[in-house]
Amino acid sequence: MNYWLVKSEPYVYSFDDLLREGKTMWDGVRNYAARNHMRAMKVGDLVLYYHSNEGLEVVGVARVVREAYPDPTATKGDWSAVDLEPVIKLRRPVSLKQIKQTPQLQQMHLVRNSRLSVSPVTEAEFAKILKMAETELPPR
DNA sequence: GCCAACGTTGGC
DNA sequence: GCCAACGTTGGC
Repeated sequence: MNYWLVKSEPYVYSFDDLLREGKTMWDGVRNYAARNHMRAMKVGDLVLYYHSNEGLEVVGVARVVREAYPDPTATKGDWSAVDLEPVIKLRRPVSLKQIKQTPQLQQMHLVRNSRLSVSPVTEAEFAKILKMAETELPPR
């Protein structure tokens, strides 16, 4: 099982939108590094959902329900999409500020100023963020 | 293949 | 609104 983080601008597609719809196609990624991370996702992998531009916080956890397939929104180029469904909304969202103040999270792409929209997260980082969010994963 | 110019992302 | 970081483009 692997862990990831995806960024979304909440006014474009928020975690609440995902909760409302129950499932979404994660498409439109046009960055090779991010695409390659998406291609490494497996069904069941857990994904931290981060609101960029506004909010600037991790707000929820999602799960990969369909592995990489050709992005139907790509008119040219070799791009991929995955499907995600919501797992749980964090009881206390974890802000970028908090993350930056947490020694164990300094290695995250988010902190290291990468603008990657899809990035890997370690199990320890994932667990730490859930703990900071005072949130436990629901039993499957 | 190098690298300057340009565009985009995203925090501040 | 600014601008740093990063990716892409295109001339050479």
